[in-house]
Amino acid sequence: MFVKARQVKSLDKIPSFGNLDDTPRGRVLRAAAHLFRVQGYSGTTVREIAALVGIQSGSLFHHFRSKEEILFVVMREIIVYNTVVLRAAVEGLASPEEELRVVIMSELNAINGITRDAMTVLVFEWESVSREHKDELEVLRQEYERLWLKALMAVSQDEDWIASVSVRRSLLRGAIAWTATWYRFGGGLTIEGLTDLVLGMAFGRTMANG
Amino acid sequence: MFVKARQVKSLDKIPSFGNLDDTPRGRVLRAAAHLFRVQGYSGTTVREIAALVGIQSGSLFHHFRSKEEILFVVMREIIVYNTVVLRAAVEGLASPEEELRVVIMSELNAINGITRDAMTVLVFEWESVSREHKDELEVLRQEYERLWLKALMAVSQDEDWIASVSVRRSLLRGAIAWTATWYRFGGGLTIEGLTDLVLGMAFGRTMANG
Amino acid sequence: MFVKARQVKSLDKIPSFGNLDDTPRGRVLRAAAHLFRVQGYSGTTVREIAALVGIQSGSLFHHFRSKEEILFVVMREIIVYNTVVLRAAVEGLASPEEELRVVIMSELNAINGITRDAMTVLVFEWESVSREHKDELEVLRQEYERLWLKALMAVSQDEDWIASVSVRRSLLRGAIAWTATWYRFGGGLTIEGLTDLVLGMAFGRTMANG
Amino acid sequence: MFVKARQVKSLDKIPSFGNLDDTPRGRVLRAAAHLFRVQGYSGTTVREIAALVGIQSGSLFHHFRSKEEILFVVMREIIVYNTVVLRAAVEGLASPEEELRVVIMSELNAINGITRDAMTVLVFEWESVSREHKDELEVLRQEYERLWLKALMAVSQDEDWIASVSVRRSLLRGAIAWTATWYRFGGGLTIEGLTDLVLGMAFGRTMANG
DNA sequence: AATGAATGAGCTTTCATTCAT
DNA sequence: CATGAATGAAAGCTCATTCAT
Repeated sequence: MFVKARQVKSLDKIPSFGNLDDTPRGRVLRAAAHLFRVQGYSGTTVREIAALVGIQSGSLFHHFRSKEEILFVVMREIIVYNTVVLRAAVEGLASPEEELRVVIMSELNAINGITRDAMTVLVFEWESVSREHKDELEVLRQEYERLWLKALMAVSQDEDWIASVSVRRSLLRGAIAWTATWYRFGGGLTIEGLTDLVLGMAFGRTMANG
Repeated sequence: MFVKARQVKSLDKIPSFGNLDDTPRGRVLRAAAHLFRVQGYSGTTVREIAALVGIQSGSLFHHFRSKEEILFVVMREIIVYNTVVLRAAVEGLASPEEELRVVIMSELNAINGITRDAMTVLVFEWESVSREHKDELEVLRQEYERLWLKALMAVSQDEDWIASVSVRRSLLRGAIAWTATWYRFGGGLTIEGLTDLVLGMAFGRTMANG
Repeated sequence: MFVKARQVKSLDKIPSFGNLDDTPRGRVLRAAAHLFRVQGYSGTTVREIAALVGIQSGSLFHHFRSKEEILFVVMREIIVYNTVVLRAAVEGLASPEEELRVVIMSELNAINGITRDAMTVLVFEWESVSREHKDELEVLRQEYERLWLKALMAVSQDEDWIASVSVRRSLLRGAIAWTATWYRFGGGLTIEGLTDLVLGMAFGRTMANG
Repeated sequence: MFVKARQVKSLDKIPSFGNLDDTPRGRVLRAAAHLFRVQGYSGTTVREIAALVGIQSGSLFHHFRSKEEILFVVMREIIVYNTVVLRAAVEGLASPEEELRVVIMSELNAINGITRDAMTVLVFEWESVSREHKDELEVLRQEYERLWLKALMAVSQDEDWIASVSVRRSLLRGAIAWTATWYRFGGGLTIEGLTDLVLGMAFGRTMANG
């Protein structure tokens, strides 16, 4: 993240996400998501986004009110998309443990798979979004988070677990989000293997102080 | 992080870190670390740093060659400081498990305690530092990471553990680093309690596939 | 040269040169050439150039990457222009001496006539241009210099002359370039009269040592 | 000229000029003259001058009121020095032609010999000096110029010559000054050889227009 | 919708000069 | 005399945004 791109990429090689069609608007969102991930939001200029799309920077403003709005829409699309995907994935699963596994794997896929650009931006550029837009996004995120908490609650057996569920979620979010900075496909560790490790962590025994 | 400060803070309320004395240079580093954490590196102007120190922006450049050098020095100081602190903390500990607990707690304290500003900057602004400076910092980080890996290896019993040690470290780094975004003192969860949870995660049972 | 302009001139009074049309780009080049001659390159600010053109300083950078590039383009245009003009002027002349006269008069006109601004900048700000741009300009200058050397060679009769041709060219270049600092139209001395004197110098008798 | 020095030179290798003793003041003048020649007046910072002398930039202002005053004093010293040298050189010479030869050689030596730094600055940075200081220097220059005009007049035989003397002086000044940009010792052309060529130019036959 | 020239505020950095020590 | 930290104005340049065409 946050580093000037070495070479000009073609938009064709940047994966889509959400329900982005091949309109100028969709192309802008894809290009922006990619550059925001690689260079950071404030390290990316609207000219760079436009160049990657193949239009002039002035033309961006026919589709979006401001640079910040582009960031907002990228985030909104990815939240909505991920929520839909997650909801479908957890439907009709046999066991609570299976459900938690699926929730973890979904998030790992979201941040390392084809939605990588937008998802990384959502997680790492959260503070670059305006107060008003953040409020709007929060509402959407809650829906997604409810699916997580439901899964974590379902595997619970004792009170200690319940008391620590939201902290565990926060710790897992960090562990998963951070994979964006180091995980690479094809390096011997599969997403399934990673999922196993994170699932193990979720159940990590509570260490009594002595 | 990354949001424009609502009010100008006083430098007196910003904790020091490392071996920063009360020289102009030290004051600049403290102010910069704080603003870089709150607003991000590229979201912070040199004028804001200077204003917080109480000098003119031009005067910054008597102490540092560039804005990026300020970032670099903040990072270097905090790595060196944390390494010294961690090395001292793990010395002469009874058990391997105790050592791992101390390593985890040290990192949690580093990112949530008085070194919070600089440590958060180190972790979240890594990609804002220049290639050359990154190389120099990398060398220093390795020393710190060796202490982590040593602790993780020491609690090992089987081959599976050894094989997964570096991935576990990466996952734990994410979980711990991410606490910067949500953990607050005085909210019922102490650093000790947090340490227990993370230590539990470190030992998370490996989930067999089915 | 090199002195702060007392009053803001109108761009209308600054002569054009080369194939500069009345585009923003052409206007910037004319204004820059004028100010660079009068105040020197490093004594001229981009804000002054913009003010003379009647635009904001930021707008300059839509047309040129940097202040130095403006200098480079001014120089490139004037070299190309002068080479074309000189080549046309020497074509089909009766005698070698006539050719040399024309070459001298062309250079005197270049530095004192309507191309005065750009030509003076070319000669007196040569060291302000970057290494890379200098190399590029050098190639263009060689073409122009070949026309000079050809003319000097053509009037030659003995070996001594041939041996001293390049030094003579250098001395003449200085004599002619320096007229920029003292020659003024309408002061009794015409360009033709000046040409005669310089032509005489070109043929200056070689003084035997005693 | 006007180019950033590639390497830091030692002040010991920079020749002195005029009656500069080895005081801080004298060292500053020598260092400034050198840097002004190589990088231009406005391309040289007071810090660079101070660094070459081996003092802090603030200390310069104990010796000179301003950067511009340093330039002024360099120029004043070299004018005075050259005038003294020239007056001594032309004293008691046998023939008018010999006198002109000596005048030319003196100026060639001034601009290419040990006084090169200061002399080049005098000639090429004339417009960087303030109005007031320029007036003061003009008075001193007139004395020097009188020696030139006297020598040129002395070789005169007809009216045409007398009428063109001041223009010839201007042309010769340019030819001689410009040698600073191309002449190098040890390249086959001696100062004596150069003097002969310039002397020949001084006598250049007047070319009648056909 | 798209262009591309222009804006204008703000950016990092430079630099001659000052002054308490 | 010398220091070196500080000034403060101004430098070159960037960039999100506007708008006539």
